[in-house]
Amino acid sequence: MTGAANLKPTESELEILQILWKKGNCTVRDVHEVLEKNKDAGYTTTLKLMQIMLEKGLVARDASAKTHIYRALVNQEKTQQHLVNKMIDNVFNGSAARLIMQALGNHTASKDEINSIKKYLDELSNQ
Amino acid sequence: MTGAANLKPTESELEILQILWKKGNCTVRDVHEVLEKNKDAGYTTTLKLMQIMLEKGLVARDASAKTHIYRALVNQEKTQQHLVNKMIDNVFNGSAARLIMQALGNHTASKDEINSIKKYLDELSNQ
DNA sequence: TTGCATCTACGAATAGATTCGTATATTTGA
DNA sequence: TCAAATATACGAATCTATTCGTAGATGCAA
Repeated sequence: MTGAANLKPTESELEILQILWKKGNCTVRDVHEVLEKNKDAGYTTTLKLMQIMLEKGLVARDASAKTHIYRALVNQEKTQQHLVNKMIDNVFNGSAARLIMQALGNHTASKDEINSIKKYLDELSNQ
Repeated sequence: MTGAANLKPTESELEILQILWKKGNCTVRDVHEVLEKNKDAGYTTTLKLMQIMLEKGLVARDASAKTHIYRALVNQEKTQQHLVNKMIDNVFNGSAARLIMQALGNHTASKDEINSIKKYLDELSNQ
């Protein structure tokens, strides 16, 4: 039971996980200051969210000092993996190829990006 | 206001849209029978969901007969586009390439799929 | 025609996510 | 030392999604 559920964070939780994945250890205030740039919510909202994430096992914290230090407990790539899979099934009827086309058509990829994807495809073909 | 919101259906709504996109015009029962295969919910649950989707403008219906006929109002590709974009931003920090790698690494793509993706990439490169 | 099957409408319960106010504790600087 | 700033804890309001029960209308078959 401790696993599958943790890979399906809510949107708000994902925003917080992004920050923790990127910056590593953070206080609530650290996280809140980043969030504030894009949305406006109160400090206690961020705090509450992170407390809930603690209960769910999405994060851990060091509570030895007054100001607690949080870190992500769930793996970034596994979480991404899980979410992409879900999207392929729910949105693209199981076709990874169709998802990829959409992703490419939309987010105009740079030549470097395209080349690195090609390289990756070649590796897949040669296996 | 009539647009962006409609591209962000909930999970249940997406399941129903998938069916409507695939089959075209459907009664509630048509949709319900497909849904029943994978989940178990009552008929009136499906009905209610589709009524809500009507209010939101996700679907339209012909109510001239006793049994109403529904069809999708939102465009499949635009919806997919929107959801992929959101995932690239929220989950992959804006990198389409990283999403694609995950999609490929995971859902073992067939050789045909890989080839069609390569072809697509070549077309992108030559523009 | 009459009763059964099927349909829609709609209110309401439930569950989860999100938000915030308030109480309380701790630190720190004047 | 003491007041202001800053933290956490926690209950509760709100909002949205999902589910279902029940009532009432309609069509159809015997």
